[in-house]
Amino acid sequence: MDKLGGHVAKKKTEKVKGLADLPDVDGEVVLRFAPNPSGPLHIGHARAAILNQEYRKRYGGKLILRVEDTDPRRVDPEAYQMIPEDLKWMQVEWDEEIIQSDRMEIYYQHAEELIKRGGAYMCTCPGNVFKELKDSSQACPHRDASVEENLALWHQMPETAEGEMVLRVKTDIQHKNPAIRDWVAMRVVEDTHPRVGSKYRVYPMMNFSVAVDDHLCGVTHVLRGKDHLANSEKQEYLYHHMDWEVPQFIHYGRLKMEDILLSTSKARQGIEDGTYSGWDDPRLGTIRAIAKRGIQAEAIRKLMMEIGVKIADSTVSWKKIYGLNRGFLEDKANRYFMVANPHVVEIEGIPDSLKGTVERPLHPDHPDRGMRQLDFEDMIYLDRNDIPTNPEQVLRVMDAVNITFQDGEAHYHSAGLEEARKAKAKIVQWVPLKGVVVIEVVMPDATVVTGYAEHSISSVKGGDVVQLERVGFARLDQINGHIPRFYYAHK
RNA sequence: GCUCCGGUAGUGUAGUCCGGCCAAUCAUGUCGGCCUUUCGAGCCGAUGACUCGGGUUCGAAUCCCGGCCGGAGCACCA
Repeated sequence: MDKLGGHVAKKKTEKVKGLADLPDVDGEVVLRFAPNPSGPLHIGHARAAILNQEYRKRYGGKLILRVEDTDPRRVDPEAYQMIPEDLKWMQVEWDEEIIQSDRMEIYYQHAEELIKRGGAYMCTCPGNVFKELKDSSQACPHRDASVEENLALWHQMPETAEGEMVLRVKTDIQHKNPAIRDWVAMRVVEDTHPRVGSKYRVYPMMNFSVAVDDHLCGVTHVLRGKDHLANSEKQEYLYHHMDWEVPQFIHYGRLKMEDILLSTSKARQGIEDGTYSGWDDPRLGTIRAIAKRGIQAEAIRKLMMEIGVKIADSTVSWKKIYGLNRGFLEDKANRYFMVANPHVVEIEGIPDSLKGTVERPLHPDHPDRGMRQLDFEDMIYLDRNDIPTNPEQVLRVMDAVNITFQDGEAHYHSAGLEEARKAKAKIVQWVPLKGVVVIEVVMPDATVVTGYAEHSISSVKGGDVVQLERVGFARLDQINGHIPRFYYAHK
């Protein structure tokens, strides 16, 4: 320890390296991840989900998964399954799960309580009329209605048509930000809800249900995007009306991804019109698309930890993700030979002693994983792009022989690695004719490359990521008939 | 237009609250070298930033004012 002692430098607040601490932690923290079930999760959701879980891990407490389906028009019934699947892939665990459409009675009770407290009023102004009043800081005539009048209208509301009346939370009609003034808490939606059918007509607005649930669930810290900045402020009025303690709101900036589609609605449209093959099309930014491409959950987690929670926007590049991912894949992925542009080559003059079985390790750093065998004979497949045009240029066929090309004819040059080194030979992978396996590799732009791979690639299991030597990392997705289909990750 | 917020190397971050230890951290990218029977990994090195202008101060990335640039919100969506 510090033998010199006496060094009592006054330190600023001790900081943990990496993710910043949560403000005002008093014992256990309660967090929630609250997606709208309009589709599967995408990389933007990953940030909220992972950060919430990391904080839960750091402080103890719990993480609640809350499905926010209070707009019947924005619910994709399949999302109720897709969301948990995506979370599981990310290794995000939650302690409780609630679905807002199960809690309609709770929202009704609190709405009524809010009316009784004089914190909200029933408003029958047409939307545009109210907007005009609001924009000029004028209260609408309904704002001063008595609790009894409001209650009467509230009870009548379920029988009214969409748009006839709403419940508004009183904020400050003079608030300098017009967006904050007297926001809507409840409205009528006539559409059938994919989950609860036509049982209800009156639905809470997000700001209302979120605040009620956050309070009821004892949420202490709310992590949300900065697009919710005004919503946080709106919700604070509700907390005050109800005499509830306001949780800590933490806002993070926008996450931009280079050349990838993050919008769920645009992705859905593209799927419907056939532009994309599905939610896991490699061009999409969904979790399932990323997973399919062999990006590891750990890489996404590390990325989100690095980005953290600051409110400034950040741009994530694929290079960044690939760099992180390579770190996890390097150790995991076994090596195989594949040529993308197969070209049969007959090598003249190979001494018989050099023909036969060639062995290469499945992983150069893990000899314990065993060896793959390749039959080396006169004829092999090389990638067309590797074949030199210059007759002086020596090519080393990995772990086999050195060759040269003259007028498209391959000739034996020498055997050893030393000669190859001396000749500054390019060392390339190859595939034996015997037992060749045709594979498909789906590229990030969704184009499909058909290539030939060595026969031992057929022992790779679905879901495993391999490294196609000199080509890059790829994940075996499934075996389509007899053709294994891989998804290319990156170099 | 109105309201609010932000701006540290190519990118992502630390530092900003509580000014000096910051000629500014780490990662990734890029470039170069070594090594390696992969264009992967590893090792070594290089590169490169406090948005601008004023002010306060002995001293400013850090505090104040203004400009510029960027973003979010302005719904009976979440």
